[in-house]
Amino acid sequence: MEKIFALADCNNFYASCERVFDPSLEGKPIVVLSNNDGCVVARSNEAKALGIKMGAPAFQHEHIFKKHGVIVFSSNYSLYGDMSQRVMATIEQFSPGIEVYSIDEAFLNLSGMTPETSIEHARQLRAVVRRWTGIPLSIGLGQTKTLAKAANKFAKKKPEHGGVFSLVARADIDTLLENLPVGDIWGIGSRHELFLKRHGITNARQFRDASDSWIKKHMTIMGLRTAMELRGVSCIPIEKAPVPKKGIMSSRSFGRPIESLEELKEALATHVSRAAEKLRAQRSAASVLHVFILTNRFKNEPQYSNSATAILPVATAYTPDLIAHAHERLEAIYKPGYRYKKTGVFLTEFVPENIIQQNILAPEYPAERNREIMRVVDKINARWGADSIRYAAEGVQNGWQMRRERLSPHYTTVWSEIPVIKTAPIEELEKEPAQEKS
DNA sequence: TCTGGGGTCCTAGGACCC
DNA sequence: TCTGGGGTCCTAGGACCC
Repeated sequence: MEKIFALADCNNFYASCERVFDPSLEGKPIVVLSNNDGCVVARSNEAKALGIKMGAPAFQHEHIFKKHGVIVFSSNYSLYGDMSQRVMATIEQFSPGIEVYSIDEAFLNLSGMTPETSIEHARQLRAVVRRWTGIPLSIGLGQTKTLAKAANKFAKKKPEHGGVFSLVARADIDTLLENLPVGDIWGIGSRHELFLKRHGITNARQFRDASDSWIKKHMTIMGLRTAMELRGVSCIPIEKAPVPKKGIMSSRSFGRPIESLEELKEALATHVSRAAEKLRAQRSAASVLHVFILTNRFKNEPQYSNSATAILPVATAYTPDLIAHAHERLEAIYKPGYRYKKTGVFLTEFVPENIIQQNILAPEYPAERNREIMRVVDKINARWGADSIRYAAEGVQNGWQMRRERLSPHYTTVWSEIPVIKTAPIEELEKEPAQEKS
């Protein structure tokens, strides 16, 4: 049976989410910024056309934003996360067994379809996602995941194909791959791109046709796998069930520099709490915890960064214990007199929550009781919203919170911010049709 | 004033064991 | 003169992805 993979990718996802709920943004340049309003992480096509680059620091581009009337948003992750779920649920309904690869991408398994029916399926899927969620998709098809990724690039580059492009069973595959820059191949990053160009390999066809031993020697078996996939040999399967994580990180830059140990402890406790919640969601307990702090490397001022590791006596997902260990480690590395930019925690060395090895040095550890408490806390927060209850160690003032000065409403996740459909007598509506949102 | 926040996998080399 | 060899585990660093 012929394998066919599809990659469905939301166009300019964050920018598109903002547009769904404010159609007046249609046709205008939009950018969405990273946490702390730092870098540009999403751009509408109009913003791309202005030459605004992915990852560009926002403060360096204020003049371009102003000059061209670019509409700027802080990232609204609860909105994007919710919209992502709607898109993925819609795709899953028509193509069961998808792999949700990122917040805005999914791999589909269309094996068994003919090249023609798979294209038709993709077209219909694209239309229904647009109709049900308002989000535009591009879909690429190929005999491997890497080829589906490449096809997706063509779907975006060649709008005349209506957002769907297939590399399956094509006579002109060589020419197409010649037109794909080597750095655009999934799995070839900037370092290998430079290396390959130095050796005269500039496009996907040349890379596909390079010798196995040469690729393996310089790019390990990962590079060879990518080349095989370009040749149509599927090496990377669809992962239907999410693979449990081996490490969980939570960290964030502060909205302003932080000097006091007290505030660092609050911020760190908040990260521990978030990480522990994710840990429990995948039914794991952690046996190792890393803590780190650092100053702002972009500033011309005294720099300090350090990290410390706690080996936990008993693997746990109990937030108060994890906070205590994290605080103890933080106190060991904290030095006064520095302006800190960021702190965070990394949990690792997981075991399943229900087979935790007891430690003879900590025989009284009330594992079952602690798990019960966490279950209740997680349930309350799931029912009544994140942070409905939290630990006092996380602080109340939170002066270190990130900046989000250009946040759009939580259109889909907060009752008071749901868009309102305005009604009025028909004569009034006819008087000023253009201004009102509906 | 202002530069994100997560993750994965592979390899080389050293420590250590018998 | 002759100075083993195979295996495992760990860590640091580098590459990649979104």
